[in-house]
Amino acid sequence: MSAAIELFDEQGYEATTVAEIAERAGLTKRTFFRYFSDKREVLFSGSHELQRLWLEGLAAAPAEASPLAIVTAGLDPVAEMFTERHDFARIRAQIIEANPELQERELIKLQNLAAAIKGALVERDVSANAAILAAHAGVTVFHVAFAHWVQQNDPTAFRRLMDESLDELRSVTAAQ
Amino acid sequence: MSAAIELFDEQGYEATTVAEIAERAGLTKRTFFRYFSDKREVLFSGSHELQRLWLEGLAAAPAEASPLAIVTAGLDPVAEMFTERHDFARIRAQIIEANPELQERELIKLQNLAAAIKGALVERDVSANAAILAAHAGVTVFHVAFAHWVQQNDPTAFRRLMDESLDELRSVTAAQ
DNA sequence: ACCTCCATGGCACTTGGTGTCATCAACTAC
DNA sequence: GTAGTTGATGACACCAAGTGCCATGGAGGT
Repeated sequence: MSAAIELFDEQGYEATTVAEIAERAGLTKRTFFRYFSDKREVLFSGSHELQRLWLEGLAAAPAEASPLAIVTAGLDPVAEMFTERHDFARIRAQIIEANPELQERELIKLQNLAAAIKGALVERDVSANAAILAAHAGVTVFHVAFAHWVQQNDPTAFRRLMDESLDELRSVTAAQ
Repeated sequence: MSAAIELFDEQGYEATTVAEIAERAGLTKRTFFRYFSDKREVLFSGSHELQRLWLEGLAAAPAEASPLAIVTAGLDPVAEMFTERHDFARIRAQIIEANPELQERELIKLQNLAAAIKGALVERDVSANAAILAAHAGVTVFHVAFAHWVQQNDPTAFRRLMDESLDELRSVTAAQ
């Protein structure tokens, strides 16, 4: 994974072959594909951790919280984790921004995250429809805030940016 | 495109090679790639039309409408178009549902759609943040309703399903 | 000293995707 | 009507991602 990010940063994602990544890591291409199901996946091994943290935070929400409040309870541990990895996140975000196929992978990871959150809500007896929409709303808030966060210099701003996104979403969806 | 959908339906997406598609269409593989940038794209040529319709409906929204009302004004022409293509949409949805790489492509098309809607909102002097969130909310509502619509038998239900999603989103994001 | 397991290497193979050149038909100009 | 131009297609070689299969060798257990 380090070898891959170095090479992507040095010479671009497309211009880097899996054989090169494997060579820098002291392995063969065949072994690379035993650890990562494809070339894109090497940038997304952290998504499992993101999901774990979010679900953990979500589980700590009080029983009587609203669906969206349950979802956003996951944002605290997530913000904490990312705050320590601002530099890494920036480099990674730059690589992804330059490559549509990586953006596709990122989007499906967020979709999977939303699906997992939906599942957790349904477990807590939220209706399926409300669960899907609350989960998507939460993930969108995260995604939008994340995009802002990697474009500016304050690593600690993530939590605040998420709250701002959430407020904005609330005001946007408020019925007239 | 017809050749591709036939083959995907008959034997699955992965099991179908581009050479086979081209052969059934009476062309060569090289020519296929002159019309479609990759194998996935053959299922997404309609996304341009979707975006065009949505932006058209959006442009017809009254000047004083709220950001989300502007966005959802695009849903009318979209619902109309899809209502006439329920059978096609079902087959296509089945193929996509069975293949993660097609789901990725679908998600990025929706992301592009959201970006275009955001652009149209910004043109109408909506703030960038509100525009992004309203656009994503609208696209999520569409996506959720679409998934329900292809799973049931009433082609005319699409507009109603979108309204239901929108109401659900409103109630979910309403502050406590 | 032997056995078993498991990670890795090696290698051939398929397929998606691209660069490049040849061909051929439609159309234009004179 | 002949020559030139343009644009779509075919043909072909090539690269890189990804997979199946078997060989090998080291770690650990008996």
